[in-house]
This record gives sequence, C-alpha cells and structure tokens, in this order.
Amino acid sequence: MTSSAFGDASALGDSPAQGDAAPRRATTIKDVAKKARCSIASVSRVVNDSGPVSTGLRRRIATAVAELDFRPSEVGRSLVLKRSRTIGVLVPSVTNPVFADCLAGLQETARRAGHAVLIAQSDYEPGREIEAIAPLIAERPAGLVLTVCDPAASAAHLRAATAGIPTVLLFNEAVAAGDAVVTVDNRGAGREIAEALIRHGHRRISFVAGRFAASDRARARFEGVGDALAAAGLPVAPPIEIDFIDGPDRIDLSDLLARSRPTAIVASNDLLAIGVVAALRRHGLAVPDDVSVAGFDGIAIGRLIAPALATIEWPARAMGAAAAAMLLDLVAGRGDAAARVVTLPHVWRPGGTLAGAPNVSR
Amino acid sequence: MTSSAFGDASALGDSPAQGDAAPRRATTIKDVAKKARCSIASVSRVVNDSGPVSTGLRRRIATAVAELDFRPSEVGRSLVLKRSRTIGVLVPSVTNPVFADCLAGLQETARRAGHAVLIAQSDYEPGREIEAIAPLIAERPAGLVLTVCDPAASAAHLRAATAGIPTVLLFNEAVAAGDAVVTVDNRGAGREIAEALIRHGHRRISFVAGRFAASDRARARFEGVGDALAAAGLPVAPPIEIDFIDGPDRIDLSDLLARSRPTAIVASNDLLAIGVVAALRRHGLAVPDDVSVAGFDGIAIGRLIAPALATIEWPARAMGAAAAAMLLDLVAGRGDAAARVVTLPHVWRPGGTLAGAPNVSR
DNA sequence: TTGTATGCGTTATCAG
DNA sequence: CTGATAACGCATACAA
Repeated sequence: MTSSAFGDASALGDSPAQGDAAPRRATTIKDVAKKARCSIASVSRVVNDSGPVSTGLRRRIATAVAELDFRPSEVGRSLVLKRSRTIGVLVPSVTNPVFADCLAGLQETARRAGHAVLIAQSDYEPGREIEAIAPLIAERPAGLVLTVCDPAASAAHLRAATAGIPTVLLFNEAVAAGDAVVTVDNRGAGREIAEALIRHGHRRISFVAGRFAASDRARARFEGVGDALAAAGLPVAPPIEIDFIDGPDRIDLSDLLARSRPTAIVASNDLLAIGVVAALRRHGLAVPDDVSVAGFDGIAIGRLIAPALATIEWPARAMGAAAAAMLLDLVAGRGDAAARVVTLPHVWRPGGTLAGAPNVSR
Repeated sequence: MTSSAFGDASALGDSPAQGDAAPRRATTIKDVAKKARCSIASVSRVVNDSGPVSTGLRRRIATAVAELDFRPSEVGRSLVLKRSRTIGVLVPSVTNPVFADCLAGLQETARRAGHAVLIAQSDYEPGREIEAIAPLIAERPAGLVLTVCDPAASAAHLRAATAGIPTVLLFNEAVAAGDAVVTVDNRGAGREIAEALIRHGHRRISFVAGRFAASDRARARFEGVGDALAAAGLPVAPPIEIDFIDGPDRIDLSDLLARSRPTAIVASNDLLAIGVVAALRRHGLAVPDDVSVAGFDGIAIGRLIAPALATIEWPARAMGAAAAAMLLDLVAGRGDAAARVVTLPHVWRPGGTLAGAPNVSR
C-alpha cells in the first residue's frame, strides 16, 4: 500500500516493531508539574478543577498538560480514591443479542459518565458466576451490574454485597429488600404470550427453556404461561429443557415431539425460539401452519426473519442504560430508595410465527 | 460479620440497604500480615509464590489469607507494576454477532490467563475511535485489541503505539511492518463469493456495505468481488452504501433497485445481508427466486433463518481467542515476529439465499 | 493562592 | 529465610 485513502500513513509506517520498543514511560503528574514549574498539587487541582489556582499558573499548567499529552492514570487515582471509575458487568453470555444490547446501552451511558466497563460471562452456569466476577472485584470497581441465574442463591451477588460494592441486578427479580434492580415483568409477559396463543385457538402449548433451573427469568415466564393456561382451564405441562449451549443450531426436538404434539411452542427467549423454528422445519413441520412459535426478548433479528418472530419485546438497550444510570446514582449516594426497583414496560410484538391452531382456524 | 461466607444467605436477607451501608474496607495485605504476625513482604511472597518462605510461616499466612478472604487489589498491583492485568478491546459494535463472538472468545481466554477485559465501541465511526479508547488507555491496560475502521489512518491505533501499549488488530489488515494482527483473507473471500455467484449464472451483481469508507474489511471484500467479476469479463459496479446504523430492519433498497436490477446482492456482512433479504421481500422480491443474496461472517443466526444465508464463515470466536493469546504473548515478550500476522481460514457456506440467476437456470 | 507531606495497596530491593 | 522500606501516580489535608 503506497499512497492513498485517508491522509498519510507514514507516521505508522516506520514505527518500530512493538514489544521490542522500550515501552516509553507514560507522562505523569510529576512531569507536568516540572514543566509548569509548580507542585503536583496544583496540577491535580487544575486537572480535576478542585481548589483554587491563579489564572497564570492555570494557564501554564494547561499548556504543559497539552504539550505533554498528560492523561491522568486511573490506576493512581483509583488507589487513592479506593474505587475506580469502572463498572463490572456480568451477563450469562455476550453472544445472546439481548445481552449484547444491554451491554451496548450500559457501555454507552457508562462512557458518557466517564466510566469504563469490565465484562464477565457466566455461560449460564451458576457455578461460574463467582469465578467470573472475581477478576472484576479485584479491580475495585465503582459498582457491579449482574444478571445472575438465581439472585436468591447467587454466590456472586452475595460476594458483591459482602465486599460492599454497589450492585444492580439486571433482568433478575428483586429478592431482598434493598436490592437494586432493573427488570421487566417476566411473569406478566408469560401470561400475555399465552393469552395470545389461547386467543388463536391453541390448546396444547409447550414451554421450552435452555437451562430452566439456571434462570429465574425462564421460571417466571413459565409461571406466567401457567397462569394464563390455568385461567383458561387448560392443562399445564412441565417445562422442557433444551440444550443449546453449543449454539441454537443444534437443537433437538425429537423428545418433545415424540411425547406430545403441541400446536404451539413458547420458548424462554428469542434465540431459542429461532432455533426451535429451525428445528421444527428439520422435522418437516411448517411454522406457523403446523406449529406456532413465540419467544421473549424482541431481539432485532426476530423482525428480519420470515416469518417474523412473535415475541415479547423489552427495551434491552435502555435497560442496560438504566442499570448503569442507577448504579452511578447508587455510587454517588443518590440511591433514592424508591428508585431501587425499576420495571420497564414490554410490548407484545405479533409475528408470522404465530397463527391459528391447525385444527381450529385453518 | 458474625457467621460466614458462602452458603449462608442470611447475610443478604437482613443486609442494610446498600449505599447507606458503610462500604466496609476491603482486607489488605497489611491485615493479613498483622494476623499472621509477619511482614507484608512475606505475605506478598506467598500470595505470588515469589521468593522463599518457611513452611511454618507459609501456613500461617495461608490461614490468614483464607480466614480474611484476602484478595489482592489489582489496583495496587497495577500501580507498582505499571501495567494492569486488563485487556482493552475496541469493536465497532457489540451488537453485531460477529463481534460479540470475538468478544466472547477473547474474554474467555483472557479470563483463563487471569486478565480482565475492558470494552469500548466506535459505532463504526472513525472519529469515535479515539475517544472510545481513551478510557481504556487511562486504565493502563496490559494491551489492546482493536478493530478499527482504517488501520492505516487510525488515530486510535497510532495513540496506542505512541503510548507504547502492545496492540493487536483484529479483522483489520496489517498496514505497517510490525503490526500484530489476527485477520482473515477478506479479499480472497470476496473473490470466492463472487465466483460462486458467477457459477450460478449471475451477471448483474451489486455490492452493498454499511459505511463503506469506514471499513477496510468492506473495501477488501469488495475488491475481491471485483477481482472475480473482472476475471469473468463482467462489469464492476461501484459499491452501494446502505445506512443501517439504526438497526438492520430499516434498510431502504429503493435507490438500488431503481437504478439497477441485480440478480444477486453481496452484502459486506451477514447482519446487513439478513436485512437486505428482508428489505427485498418488502419490495415484493423473492429470495432467491428473484434475487440471490450472500454475506460475510457466518454468524450463527444465518444458519437458522429460512432460507439459510449463503455466506463466508470465519471462526470469529477463535479469532477473538487468538487475538487475546497473541496479545498476551506480546506482553510477555514472547512476541515471535513470525507469529505477528495470523490469518485464519474461512469456508464458503452455501445457503438457500443463493440460487441460479432467474433468467438462466430457472 | 501555592506547596509539602501523607497515604492509598502492592511489589521489589536490600539488609539482616 | 525474613523484615523494613522505597517506589508507583495520584488526591488531599494541612501549612505557609
């Protein structure tokens, strides 16, 4: 590559191979002080705009800061302040779009507030939560945002509390008084989804979930479905666990279809739902003609596939943003007790995967 | 705290509302030293297994560490070591599954190596890269993994180099000698995809991209497509930019379809490709009967939709893992020059969105 | 308004 | 083998 594109790449071209280069020491507050012929205290004062500094000195320091390209070390700052400008986030998996959306919103508002975001994944395994957040806690974060399997029995949540780290639960249900949480009405959503199915004439409805025991959300959604079924005098079948840790593309519905012949399947989340649709097709079943499918989350992809996925949509990105905002409030001592539990609204999003039950409307 | 640690959730039940609670000071190395009746130097030695310690003292310290649940502060450690056990990652967006996959793999290997991961997003805007990584650099990370718009003109890449921070480019092409990079053969992939289309009888092929100017990957992929078209004596139309920053669901193909009537569309990535399929349908065009579509990335969702998305698949998760591994090597001074550029293999994944050109095979 | 000095939690050097 | 202690980069109480 010779010339071109954007400006001039020569600055990079002759950069020495990294790693061999002596890792040039970052400029510190001392360097600035020396250059501005003052004490580090004054530098600190202008950088953080804390305390009085004469106009002349202020300018000298500003110049030195600019010329040396001084960026205060968050490490040094964190050490003295006993808390970093970092937010630790634990999600089951960043590859589930609903959590990726959360993360995006969370990162965005954190960044605007001058905070960095550390991530960790539990892979939906309760046992991994603890080891996943250990590195986060070791960084002495300002706070944590956790989506755990079961907040009532989460070692991770407990450790955060024990460590005195402000924590916001995301998507989980509040279990103890004082829990800060940004969540949704999982049970109500389950009810709505089942009611929609019942309206369409469905009577044999199956509920499938990934690791059912490892998700309070899945349990709540199932309970909601059960509420609606019971209210309609319909039988409530136990939830069916589906293994899709190794991707939603290897889903096996043989067992389910061998045991029962549901006219509709409710999946505990959209990613699973989309996998279920594909699996049904592999079994020669048409969606929605033979079987209707619905999910939860409202991930963007669901709108793009054909037929569009019927789902419950919550504002994942906004939830991440809200969690970050709430956490920052907590950290700043603005933890309004009334605002500790925020339940964001959801909407039922109709989609082509849901149609009338085969023997009824077709 | 009366009783104890794990297994007893009662500590949570009656925990005072957080934020009000006096943020109980984390136990430090001094606490351990006092309890073990020794110096902090010895504690450090057993914790890091550096230097000799008698068996007796070692046991006393181990006991104290366990009883006090001592976790060394990474902040203090980072300060003296001048570098934290943290890896900063910049991606265009975590909501694009291909980057979420990268991130997942990266985070996983980083975690195993005892490193935390800080994230940042550029939203595909070159101008945002610099401000996005500033918070990362402020944390004095061990290294950075960047996916930038244009590595040849990236202020972010330049600043990382200037700051002497080991950096690995992910998905980008190496532009300067010494660049460490984990990437794929974007141009070759473009060639393959176009060859497949040509084999199917397509002659009018359009290439669409998000922000074309903001992605060296898109450019390389387009060049590859051009290679194949030219080799087949077919005209090469300029790439078409499609705005899909606000989600791939609001894609407007009116312009494209008004100007030309391609029998096949190559999208610069899968997310866009799926959006294109949906947009075509809104225009009353059938895929693949009227128009074939293909993309790049091989995101999991592409396999689940119907018809399955024809695409080039690269091992995104493994790429993230490889980038982390390479970075850690670099940091440890194991930066084998020969291993600085790793190009991972891709495969052509046929899919139902690609069929014979309308006027040829049907 | 400015500077001095202390300490944050840790590693590492150097004496014992 | 063990301990005392000097950094590391920064904010801040206290002096001047």
